Amino acid sequence: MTQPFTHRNLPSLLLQAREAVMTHYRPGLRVHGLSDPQWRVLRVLGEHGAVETGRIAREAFILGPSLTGVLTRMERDGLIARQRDPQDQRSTVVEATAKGLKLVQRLSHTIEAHYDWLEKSIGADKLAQLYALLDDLIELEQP
Amino acid sequence: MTQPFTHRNLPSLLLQAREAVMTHYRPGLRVHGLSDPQWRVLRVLGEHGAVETGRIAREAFILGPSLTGVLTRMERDGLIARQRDPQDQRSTVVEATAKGLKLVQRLSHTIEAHYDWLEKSIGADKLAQLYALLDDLIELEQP
DNA sequence: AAAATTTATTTAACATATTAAATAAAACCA
DNA sequence: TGGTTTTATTTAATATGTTAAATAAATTTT
Repeated sequence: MTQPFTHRNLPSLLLQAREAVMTHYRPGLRVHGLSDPQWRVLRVLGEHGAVETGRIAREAFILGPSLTGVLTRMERDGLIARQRDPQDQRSTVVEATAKGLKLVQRLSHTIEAHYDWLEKSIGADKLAQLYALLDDLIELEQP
Repeated sequence: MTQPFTHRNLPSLLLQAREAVMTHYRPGLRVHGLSDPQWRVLRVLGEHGAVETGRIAREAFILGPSLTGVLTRMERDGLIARQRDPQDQRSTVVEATAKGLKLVQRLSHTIEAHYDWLEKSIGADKLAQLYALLDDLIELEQP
């Protein structure tokens, strides 16, 4: 068997493309001791303030069991604080600490600058095109 | 801080798009007890025959230390065989077993069918466009 | 209201990812 | 040739991903 596949490998292409993008701003995260998922969590908290873990999981694309550990380490590192929701004792509400918020703000600038660079590199038109195509892919009905 | 980010979240979009695609053929892998990285390894072996682990790592996008465990489990499950390269005792050569090869062949058909479905869903033109844009992104000079 | 069901999160067990350090064989070199 | 450097892979330590099962609080049902 020499060439059993006739198409491009789309999942691998998406993986590589993501790595190419992350390669640019991952060092910025690491300087502050942040992992990828930790940054996604902080980003959600920066956008919405206090958020239940369920919503964090959805918006940061982290599964519940994985999120448990991520939040534990972020709490250990003083980036977030957790407390039970008094209205619904099942749910845990997470909030960024002052230290966490400061990090989001600082990194936001870095990331915005990264997008400016990206737009200049491949062109704003192509980037918009790419967004649209990715949206199409994401919207595919999942049978 | 309410909306510190003015752009779409490209890494997340790429992650979601990949998940959307994988959602369709991941069940096909799981039926045969294969994980994502195990499938990527088998795919490489299906394309090239006997391959050194270094090349597998590059082509399957798996880091060395991670690959060690993946191969150990695949060997345990009778999908591959490993042996030292007589020419260069540092290097390990991996080959799919008969069982592994049979799996690649069967799954190849499934995957090809998946691409047919994908082309019909979002259109061959859009898919080609997407490939081109992803290639652009991947080719970005990494400073 | 008590029992059954649903919802939110965590625990457990295993697989993979990541970085640094270790190991060992091959290539280089003074 | 003997010592140094490079190359290929593995080990170690920690973090994250994944699926199933457990826990516990809220909701629904009878």
